[in-house]
Amino acid sequence: MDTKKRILDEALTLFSEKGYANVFVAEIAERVGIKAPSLYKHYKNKQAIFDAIIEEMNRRFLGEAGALQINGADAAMDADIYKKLSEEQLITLGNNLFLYFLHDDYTRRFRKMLTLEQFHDKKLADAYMKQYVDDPLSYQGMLLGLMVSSGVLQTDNVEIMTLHFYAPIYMLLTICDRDPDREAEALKTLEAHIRQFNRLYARNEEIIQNNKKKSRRKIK
Amino acid sequence: MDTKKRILDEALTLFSEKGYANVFVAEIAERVGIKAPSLYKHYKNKQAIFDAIIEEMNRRFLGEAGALQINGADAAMDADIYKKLSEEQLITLGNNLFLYFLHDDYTRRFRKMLTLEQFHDKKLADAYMKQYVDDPLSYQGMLLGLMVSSGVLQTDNVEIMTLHFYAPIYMLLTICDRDPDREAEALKTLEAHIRQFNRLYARNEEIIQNNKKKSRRKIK
DNA sequence: GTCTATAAGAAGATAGAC
DNA sequence: GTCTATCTTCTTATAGAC
Repeated sequence: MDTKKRILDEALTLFSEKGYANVFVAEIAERVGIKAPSLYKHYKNKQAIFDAIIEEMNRRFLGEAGALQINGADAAMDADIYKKLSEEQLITLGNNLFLYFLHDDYTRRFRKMLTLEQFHDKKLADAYMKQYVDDPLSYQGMLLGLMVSSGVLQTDNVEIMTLHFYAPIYMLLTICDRDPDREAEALKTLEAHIRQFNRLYARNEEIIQNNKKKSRRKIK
Repeated sequence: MDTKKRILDEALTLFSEKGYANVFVAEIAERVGIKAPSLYKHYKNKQAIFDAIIEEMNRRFLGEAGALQINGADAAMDADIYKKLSEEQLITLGNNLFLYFLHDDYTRRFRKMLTLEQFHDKKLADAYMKQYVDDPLSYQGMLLGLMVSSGVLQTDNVEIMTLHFYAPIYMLLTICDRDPDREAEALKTLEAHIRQFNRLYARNEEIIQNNKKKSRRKIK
């Protein structure tokens, strides 16, 4: 990796751990293996490093087209999977989702940096919300909506159902960001959450049986 | 209010808005209406101000004996209320709870400060988690458990039920902390959430019907 | 306890050699 | 592009008068 990129990488790591104000230019330089003045040949100043990180984030996040996706890119495929999801599959997907968000190096460092810098700059707060609240809710809502249409789940308010699915995941994520030691506990909770979620929203047996008899009829 | 207390108050406000490192001693002093050097007659240094804030927090939080309480102090009374809660009452309580956390000046500033400084000091991350995750879950779990015992709600996993109740509230709180303009939207979502929560966990059809009838009477 | 003046030091940024 | 040396600015903190 070239120096310019390595600076961004090390800076992101440091910013996510200590916050912008607590990271010194000399510190970033040291990690890259150069002296502070050399760094100014690559970026105009400290703020420019931060701005470049944000710019890269916007590029990546746009590329990902909404976070918390199942397959990362192929929404149509996700939709097909979701339409006929068993409980075990739902759990597996929830797990992968959670673990991706938690462990993916880039995502994790970003989330932590945005958490620390969110009140400095409204744009960062907005980016955080889009990435970790609104986009996930919107995407997951679309997928869960499909499960409702196809009759796997039942509700008259998909939006709230999605909140019930995602809010616990979000909360577990913020727990593990603060204390990585609680990951095992969080994974157990996550599984129990999804099982219970599935039980609460699954169409009950009677209706499913009925539905089989009147198989032509589609219930919204 | 005496100068010593006013320093803490203004410092907390500034720390919660900009983070410790971005607040200058002169800034705190100015808000108090004195010059920076005078401030050192009250506190040894900047860190001592921060420490005093944390100390006060621990005192207050201990005094409150677990956050997200209904009446703030009287758990027994809360328990009695919960045992026979109608849907409308559950909503009112959820609202009060949410609004208290969001608007109480002290609580709000603390939460924001802890959010900004959490990775700076493990103790602060722990304080945040205790106050906004573990204590609320534990306290709400106790109360919802009573509702299960008394037959208002039904579940075989109170812990997850509590997560389903509280995680959306927590998420809405983090949304409004970042963007106060979304409060109205959050309140609507909160109500819909609690209604759906109640429907999902209410004991059975008969009780749901009963609750719906009671709901129409709009009991505060 | 508050002030003015100022010391002490940290951190960002530049100059200029190589 | 990287270095050493240095400048500049900002911020904490102290000294000492009132």
